[in-house]
Amino acid sequence: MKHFLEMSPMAERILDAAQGLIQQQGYNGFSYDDVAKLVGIKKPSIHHHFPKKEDLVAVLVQRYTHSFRGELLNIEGRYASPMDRLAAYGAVFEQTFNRDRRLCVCGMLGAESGSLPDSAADEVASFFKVNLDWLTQIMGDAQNAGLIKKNCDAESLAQAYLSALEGAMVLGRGMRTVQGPADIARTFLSTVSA
Amino acid sequence: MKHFLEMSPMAERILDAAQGLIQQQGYNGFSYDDVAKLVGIKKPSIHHHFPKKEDLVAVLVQRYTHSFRGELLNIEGRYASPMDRLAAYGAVFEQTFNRDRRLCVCGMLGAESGSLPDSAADEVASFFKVNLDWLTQIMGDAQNAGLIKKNCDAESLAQAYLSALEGAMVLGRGMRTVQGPADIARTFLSTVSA
DNA sequence: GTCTATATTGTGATAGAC
DNA sequence: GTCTATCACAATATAGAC
Repeated sequence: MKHFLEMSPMAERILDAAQGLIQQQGYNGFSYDDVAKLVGIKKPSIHHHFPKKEDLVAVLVQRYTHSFRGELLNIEGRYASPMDRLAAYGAVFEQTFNRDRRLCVCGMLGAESGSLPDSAADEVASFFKVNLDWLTQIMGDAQNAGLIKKNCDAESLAQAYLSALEGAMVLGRGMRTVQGPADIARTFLSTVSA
Repeated sequence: MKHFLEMSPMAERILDAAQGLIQQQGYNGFSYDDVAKLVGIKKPSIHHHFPKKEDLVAVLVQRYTHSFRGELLNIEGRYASPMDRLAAYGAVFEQTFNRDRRLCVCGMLGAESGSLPDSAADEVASFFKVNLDWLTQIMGDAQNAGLIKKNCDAESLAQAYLSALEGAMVLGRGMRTVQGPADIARTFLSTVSA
């Protein structure tokens, strides 16, 4: 299977379209024909770039995780304080949600995990691990700096924060309100603050 | 459309089967044939009880919300302390998740909201409202009793808690770990405690 | 790389016999 | 209430021409 770093412009456009569809409808809720219509080519042309739907989604999640890693680096470069970093992390989710109330790709696919090809499910698991590792690190930094209470370990706080952000998007969609992850991030961070 | 309180035993069995499928695969991930195989009758017989998939899901979510209301009453009857009630609420999610790592019906359908018939989406929104109203009430009680910090309003805390629980199930499925909402509930409640 | 055409299977849904 | 038979359509996927 091709790597997402050596991909043609058309393959990129296909992934862009498919990603939007997954964020709105889920893995079982979009078809190759939907993608084809969005990018303006015919269905079999999609198969030329990604022979099977399984391939498409696996690469898509790889790319998504990679771009998230970029965001994490970005946050580290822009903010020094652990609390600012945690707030900026929540803002990434808010930004995604504000774009037509899109879900996190892996929030959607994680929920659908039971009807996902293994290759895709593996990539989703990897996404969560990357994010939890990073959050655990920052939560630990915040605790060592005396910014966050120490009555819970950093790993538990990381899981609770990520869970709250993913869940906030689900609630926001399910209730059809404009409210998104930003408020939940604020609430969470203010409750854990020392 | 029929009400879920006046339903035949077979209709109940169909809903039971469909609910399990939704919790594992989502709305777009199960078919009338899947349900038929589970309950041991043929596909058209399902249509006899629920003419359209839209009907089935709307009734299913109504029944789910109703049963959740029962749980809330149960918790109120069993526990007097707001903190105990909040912990018991988290335990309901843990119980669901421990059964084959099933998702909350409305967590799954909320995520899939974009490809849901209106009738179903309305019921999902109603589920979240019922739960948030109740949680807001209990959070307020806890604050008034001095058990929870007052630096966030009760409504925000309710949203954060429910988001964290729904998200915990998504993470648990996506990462293929046994870990579920119980730990997240514990972490959350200990961070908001006064 | 893209297309037309097609194979194959699955899906929601209906008609009508028992 | 349940069944067989069937419809119309959509899905993933492939073959082969241009």
